[in-house]
Amino acid sequence: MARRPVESLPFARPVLDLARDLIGMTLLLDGVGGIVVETEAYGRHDPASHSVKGPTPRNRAMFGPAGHAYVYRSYGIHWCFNVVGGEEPGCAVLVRALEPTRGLDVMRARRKLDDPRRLCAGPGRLCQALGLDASHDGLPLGAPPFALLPRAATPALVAGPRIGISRNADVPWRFGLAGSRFLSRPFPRPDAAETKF
DNA sequence: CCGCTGATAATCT
DNA sequence: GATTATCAGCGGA
Repeated sequence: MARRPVESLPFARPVLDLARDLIGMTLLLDGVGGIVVETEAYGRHDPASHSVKGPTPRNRAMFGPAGHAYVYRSYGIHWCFNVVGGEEPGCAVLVRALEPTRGLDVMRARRKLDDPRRLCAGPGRLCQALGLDASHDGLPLGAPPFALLPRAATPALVAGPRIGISRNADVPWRFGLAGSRFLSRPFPRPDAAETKF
């Protein structure tokens, strides 16, 4: 018996594994979106996570069911989208960039931008392109308006430190599709510090 | 290509 | 009052 696409991915397991396995999946909102090419993992007791001090009105969805959305406002201006999941409640994966594949014309109009490389290259940018906002906070990702489709094959990944945080900033919990031209920012080379000298 | 800065409001101290 | 899981625009290399 066929299962719904999103159910083929178990969300209640280590959040680092979830962050890696979301790379290559297709995220759609009302049929508009693309391939996930960049993610970041946030743990329950991670000093950089909104959940570190326990449930609050804002992070309520992080402590709700796995496989649902956590959407919050960032810097008073932008929206950021997370996949709730992990080894315990309070974990989530921030989706930082998509390779746009579906509904390009709609996304171009929303972003007032033609260049597909920058259309969904950043957590705030992809929410603007997909029309994601607070009304989607807590919704299940396996039912309309969302769709989260499995990937065809296991892609090659790169990892590095997370972006835009000050606490627990050294752990390499940011993941990307190797060689993708749709990332929010390049990943630092592993030997970058050495080659400066 | 890279780095800097202001915008802007909810959340937290 | 300070911080923030960001971005567009700008200037320089």
